[in-house]
Amino acid sequence: MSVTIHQVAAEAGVSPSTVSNVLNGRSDRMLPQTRERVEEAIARLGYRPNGPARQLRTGRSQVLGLVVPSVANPFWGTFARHLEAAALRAGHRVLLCNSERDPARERDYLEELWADGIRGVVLCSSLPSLEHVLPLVEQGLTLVAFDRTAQAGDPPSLVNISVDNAVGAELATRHLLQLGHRRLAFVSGSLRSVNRRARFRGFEAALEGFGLTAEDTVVWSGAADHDYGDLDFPDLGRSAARELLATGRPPTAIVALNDMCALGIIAGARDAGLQVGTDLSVVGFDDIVLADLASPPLTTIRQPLPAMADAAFAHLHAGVGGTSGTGGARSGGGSLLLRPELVVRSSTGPAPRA
Amino acid sequence: MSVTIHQVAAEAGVSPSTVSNVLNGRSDRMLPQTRERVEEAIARLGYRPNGPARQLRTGRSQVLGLVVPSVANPFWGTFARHLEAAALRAGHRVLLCNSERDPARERDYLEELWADGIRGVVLCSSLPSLEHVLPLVEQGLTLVAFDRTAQAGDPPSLVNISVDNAVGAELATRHLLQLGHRRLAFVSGSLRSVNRRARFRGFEAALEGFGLTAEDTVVWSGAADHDYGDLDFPDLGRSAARELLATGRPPTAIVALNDMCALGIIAGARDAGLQVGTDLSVVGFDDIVLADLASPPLTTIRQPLPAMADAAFAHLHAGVGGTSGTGGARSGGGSLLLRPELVVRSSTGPAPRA
DNA sequence: TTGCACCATTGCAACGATGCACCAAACTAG
DNA sequence: CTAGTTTGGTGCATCGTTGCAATGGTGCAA
Repeated sequence: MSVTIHQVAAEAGVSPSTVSNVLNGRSDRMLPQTRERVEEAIARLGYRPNGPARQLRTGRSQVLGLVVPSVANPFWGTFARHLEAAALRAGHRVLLCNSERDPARERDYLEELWADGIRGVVLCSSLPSLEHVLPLVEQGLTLVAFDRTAQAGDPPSLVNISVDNAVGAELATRHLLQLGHRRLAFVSGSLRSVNRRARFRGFEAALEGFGLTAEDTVVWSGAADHDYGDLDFPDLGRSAARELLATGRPPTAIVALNDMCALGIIAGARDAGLQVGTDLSVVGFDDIVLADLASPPLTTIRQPLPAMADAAFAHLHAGVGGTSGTGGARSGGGSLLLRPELVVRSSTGPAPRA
Repeated sequence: MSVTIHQVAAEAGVSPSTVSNVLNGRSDRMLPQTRERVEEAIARLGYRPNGPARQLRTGRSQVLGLVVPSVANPFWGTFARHLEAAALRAGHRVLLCNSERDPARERDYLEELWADGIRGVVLCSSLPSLEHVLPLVEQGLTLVAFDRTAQAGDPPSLVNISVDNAVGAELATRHLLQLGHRRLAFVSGSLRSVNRRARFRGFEAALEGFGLTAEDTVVWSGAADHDYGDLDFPDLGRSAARELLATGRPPTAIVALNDMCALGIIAGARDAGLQVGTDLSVVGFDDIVLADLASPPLTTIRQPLPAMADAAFAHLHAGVGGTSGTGGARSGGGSLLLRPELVVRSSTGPAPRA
């Protein structure tokens, strides 16, 4: 159906081997004119080497995997685009997988990717344990965990890339404290994931710095068992706002798990007739595209996504290119923790006088 | 490195052919006990067939391509997730490509996908002409164009899937007219893409139905030459709002190209001190996740994305499975136009009395 | 003149799975 | 009892590319 290397060889009057040599940059081993003839033939026939055949032979793949909770969440969509851009610069493509935060789907996807010859995957999972994908890493899969920090049980070769969640949450919380707020709430879904826990620690650290105790704060983490999916963050925020604002002693400021959740909180506050930015302050996390389009524009913690995507790709590239021993004992395991940045907009303001 | 079919065969005491037969559902050609032995061996060794080898031999691929302008736009992210879900149900995966609305990138990506053995692609491009990808379609690529309607020069096998943009825009506009608005604006970037044009026609049709002329309307389509990318829609809306509201006779209602643009308009109106929903009405298009989180929640036209994604996958599946003649003369070319739906929220209200 | 090194180029055996054509054994019919 | 058929399973060429080992031709030193 398509043009093969044999047809190119015939057209150029050389052997397939020579064409292969041209294709793989071994053109110093032949006469310049030969190389030219081959290149002309390639152009004339519009030949492109067959990917699967190449991959079968070499074991290398130009495709890398990306497993995210859900691209419908703009945060992950944006990350996906940055990662794709980094991959494209090196001539790679990205295979997209939505895990819906389900460990079984994460594992299934990684296994399929492995069987498809994909040797490098960015896994966006904030689960504390990665044991469900360990067998593949041991077989030689290069794995970069995104939005997650290193844990004791991690395989030695694992690279973690994340923003410093504790620092981010601390920045957010201190911003509120400096504005005079003394009754704060932290809104999150369940605290199972490592980065939610880290953000909570940052929240607590900031409070301690101001001499506040648990008495002055309230933590809202949703219905105990119900687990919120990635598209339910806004609902979560809305419910949280409804419940928190109906209590006898409502908080004057809220630190939200992320921007989607913060937008939900703003909507919930609006439902309750409160003016966000004056009656109630809200800080988000991520700085998604829509954060500064919200009403009021959202004060939030920015994740340096382009730099994070570049780093993720670079590690993948290095890992896949490196020695691929059966033990997966490549060097370079560890964590890369980037510094987040506070972006002040209008959803936060001085604490109202009681 | 990985387990091969030969090892499974050895483990089960049969030939590779028999294992292949089991793998491909030809198990009626063997004793039940043989089949059982093979399946046990597969499970014991954790064998998964090598994708590239399989694909090289059969020409079939389990991967399909998706080319979108940018997954950072939540509309495309959501569509990507729905398409992936449909593909997953049939055991397929999705390779993601961001074209940034650049025809050259569209073509390059399609060529790479084709070389990778991918025979079915959903192309989300609203360019009037698809000539830059025609050669591949002629070679046998099954192409589904999304968010675009049929054009005269289209290849016969091309399937177009889109919402009825004209009807959608007409619904939006009539909603405003029925609320008493008589001075309307249509905000779009350049009108090059077919669906923007269709939306504009729907806008005009509704106006005519109410006996209004071009005198009463104003069209804003950005700086003539500057072309806005997918992430610039909010900026576009904001600029439009700023300019439109500063004129001597500002519109009381605006039909926006899409939700991202509408959110920008809302932000722009807020900058100008206007209350959206009372002073100014705004209608969006798409119904992205964040539409009902906006302040005020956005009245918009909903695209039935899950149904559209299912249809896109179904056509791809049928096309790739069908006869793959060199002429690309498969049956089933044409358009599928789904009906959009008006979702009324709070960004629209009765026209203010002048 | 022979031997050797060097050069551009080519032959060939893989990579792992597939599926057609074939085969041996067991059964059936006449 | 033999010819024909069915059953259960295998051998082998093949998909397109790669890269090592091998080819034969040329130039140079001995």
